[in-house]
Amino acid sequence: MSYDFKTVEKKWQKYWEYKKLFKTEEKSDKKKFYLLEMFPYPSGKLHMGHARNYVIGDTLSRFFRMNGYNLLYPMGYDAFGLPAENAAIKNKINPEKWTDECINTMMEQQKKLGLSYDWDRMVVTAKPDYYKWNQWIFTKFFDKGLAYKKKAPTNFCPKDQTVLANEQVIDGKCWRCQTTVEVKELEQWFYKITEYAEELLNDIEKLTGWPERVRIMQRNWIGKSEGLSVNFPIKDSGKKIEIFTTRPDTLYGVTFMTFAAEHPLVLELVNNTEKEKEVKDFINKIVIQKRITRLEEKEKEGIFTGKYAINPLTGDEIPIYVGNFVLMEYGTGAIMCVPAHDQRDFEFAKKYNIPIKEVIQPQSIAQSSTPMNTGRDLSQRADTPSDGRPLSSAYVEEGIMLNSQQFNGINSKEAIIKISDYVEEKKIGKRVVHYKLRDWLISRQRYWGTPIPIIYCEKCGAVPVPENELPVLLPNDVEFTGEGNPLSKSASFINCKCPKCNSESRRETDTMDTFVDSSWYFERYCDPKQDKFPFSKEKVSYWMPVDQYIGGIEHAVLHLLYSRFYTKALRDLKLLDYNEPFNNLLCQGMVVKDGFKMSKSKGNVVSVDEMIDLYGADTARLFILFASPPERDLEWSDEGVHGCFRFINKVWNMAQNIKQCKIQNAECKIDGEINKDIERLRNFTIKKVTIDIQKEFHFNTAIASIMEFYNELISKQSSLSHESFKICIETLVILLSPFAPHICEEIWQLLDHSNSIISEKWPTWCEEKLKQNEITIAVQVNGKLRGQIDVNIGLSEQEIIGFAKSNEKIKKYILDKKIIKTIYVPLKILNIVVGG
RNA sequence: GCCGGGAUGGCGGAAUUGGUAGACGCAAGGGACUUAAAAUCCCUCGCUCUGUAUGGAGCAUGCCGGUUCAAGUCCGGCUCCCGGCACCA
Repeated sequence: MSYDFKTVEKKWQKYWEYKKLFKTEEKSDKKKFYLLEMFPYPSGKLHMGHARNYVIGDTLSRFFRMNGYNLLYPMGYDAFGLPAENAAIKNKINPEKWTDECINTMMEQQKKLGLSYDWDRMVVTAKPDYYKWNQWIFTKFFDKGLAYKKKAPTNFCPKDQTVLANEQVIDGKCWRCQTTVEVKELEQWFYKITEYAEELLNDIEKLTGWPERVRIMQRNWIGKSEGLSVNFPIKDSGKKIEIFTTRPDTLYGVTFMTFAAEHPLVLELVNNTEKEKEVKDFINKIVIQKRITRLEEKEKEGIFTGKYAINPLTGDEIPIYVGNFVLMEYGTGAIMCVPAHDQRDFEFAKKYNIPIKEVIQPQSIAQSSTPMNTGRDLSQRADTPSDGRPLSSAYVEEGIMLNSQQFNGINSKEAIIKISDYVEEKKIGKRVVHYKLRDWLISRQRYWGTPIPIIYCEKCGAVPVPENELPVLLPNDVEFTGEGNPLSKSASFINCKCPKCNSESRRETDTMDTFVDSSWYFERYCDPKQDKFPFSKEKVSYWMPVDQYIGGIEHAVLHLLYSRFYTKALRDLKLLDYNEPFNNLLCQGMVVKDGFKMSKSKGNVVSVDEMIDLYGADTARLFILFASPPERDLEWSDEGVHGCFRFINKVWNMAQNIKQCKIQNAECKIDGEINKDIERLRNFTIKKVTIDIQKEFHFNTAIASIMEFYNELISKQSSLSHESFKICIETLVILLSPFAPHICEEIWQLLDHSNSIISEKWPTWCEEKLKQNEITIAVQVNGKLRGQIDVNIGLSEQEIIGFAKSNEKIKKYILDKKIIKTIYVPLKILNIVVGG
């Protein structure tokens, strides 16, 4: 009789749900464990990437449950977002209805996979009982100055018709639709994530349970650099230019300055000069160029403004340029240029024939050369170095200072400190820190998101909606035409009264970035029905931080950084009292087929539904976990799935044998040698599976060892006592149950157990039983494997060596040779080194 | 360019602190059962040479070198692939 997975899987899914076996216990003496998977956007179709994520999580959840943890394992939906709105435009369906339908089909698919969530805690971010708290938190942030509005150049996606946060621009393109973004000057809402830049950076240290690459990515994204801000006076003008440098040791080597094209001072400088037109044309050219060729490496280009600045340390006059390689967004938008010690400046100087002044020499050259050459000044040209050394590139390493007045002769590293001190002392600049991290732009000009709870009043300005008026609900009198934000055309939504002065006012029509929704959903799971606060402090204090978070690497900066920021900001609002949301993070690899990520356009998509239909959830789960370790990419193979299907069926058939075995093997003794061997293997398998799951989540090797156990069991079947056989099958089924829960429940029942296997305790192993009397030792001669000997573990080293030497296979290699030495690694290997 | 990660049979992947390379699975080949197919079961399976006493010898973990009795694992130098960042002053 073959295994009817369809009936069995449905049966147990119903049973689990009916018995509420996955319900979270609120009060428990057990140790808590919060296991979380990144919740999905409800697109309506579960793809293999989702399935992999959840199967990894679910297997862990079942493992931890059986190991006696009080588990929180929830699921929800990141339900706001563009696809729903686009569907509304296309199919003339309400986005909410569309989303709800998608959630239902997705949930059904998840249930079919046998995932053991506590569905009572489901969080749907698009529901007013959730987004109300988004708004509530926004107003708290607003009160604290963490939410603010400003006019700024934004990343605008022309296809999605909305702005994007910096983190959502990947390679100059929209993260969602891959359209090249444009720069648009707009007044928008921001969250002040930069206020937490330093803490976000420092606390990365503490995230020891995170993959190193994610920590590095976050560190780079925050991009801290410490340096010096210096004011350079402009010649014949009362003005000064502020620049930022991380290399104060090169201050004496400055031979020109360069402004970003967008720098406001540039136009002021050239106004009413003969350079005006030339410079303006240049600026226009590169502003356009910048937008088009954002990614390609451009040749350095610039133009002289006709103006000079004064190096405040040397008094030297230095020309001011406008250049295409200076960023307005970073530092001050103007830089001092030291061609001798910066490769970009070097290239620029060579191109425009600007002097190169060397102020740092490599240690080796500084030592060998005769008394310090101080003649390298503005008259020196790049291609005519004073001491004959060819200058083919900038020297950016540390070295010995020269041409730097009182700092000559010291190490440049030391000079950084001394010159910084000197600059501060002279009050021409000060030490500063810059970050690459920008504030988080949360405004979106779309309908299907959390309305930003702000009212604009002529008299009172931007006023937050008071708590008792929250939530600001999304209106229904809207049309989805695809043009502009529907909210801005909804009269019922826009028109309102000022909460302060009650005069006719206008409501903010921007909605929030959906990453706001996902920045605290994991806290809501701890207290999903709470209606006084986003969540109670008591409950989050019990469950948070998340003990194990599982998700894709694509959120390494986006979601994971925002969530960290939120946690810190909510902590400062006294809503919670921990610093980091996720203790351990597992980033699973992609699911690929024929070498590519599964996608519709590649036509290599394998449907989850179809897999379950064809082979059942247990087989699908087993394959997903068996094919590769979780952090690596998973190469989909239909044949591989079939192999797992075979294994499931083999286990099923073996379990059917149990009754027959009782009659057949009546005379087999439980303490016979074979039973002892199998008992040793049983213990070994428990140990292997337990450690593999727990330590590195290496499900693939855990499953392999279960298969080995099966193979041995089936081959010894006829000589095992009924008791041994039964104990072994029970162990095997328990060990297999986190991976393939349905069939294991069914077999468990078949073995006359009345409880669910879920409530069964995870087995333990006995070290004593792992010991063997006899062991195989590999024997090498001069490091080459020449034979194997079976020895009693009680033998001494000398006895083993003697035994090896008398072995027929070994003999011929050591015959007539002088034994130089022997190396014996206890119970493993013996190496006999011979000479001659 | 910089920063990560990786490279092991035909394939996915295993290999404690350096200690029998290739576990487990897939594919392939051979056989059994069957009218046949599917399913199932049994055997073989890194490469080369040698050979039939069903054994033997050599070579093998991207490449080149080193350390060691012993290297997939450690050290030095490369090559290629994947990911992230990218004029960040």
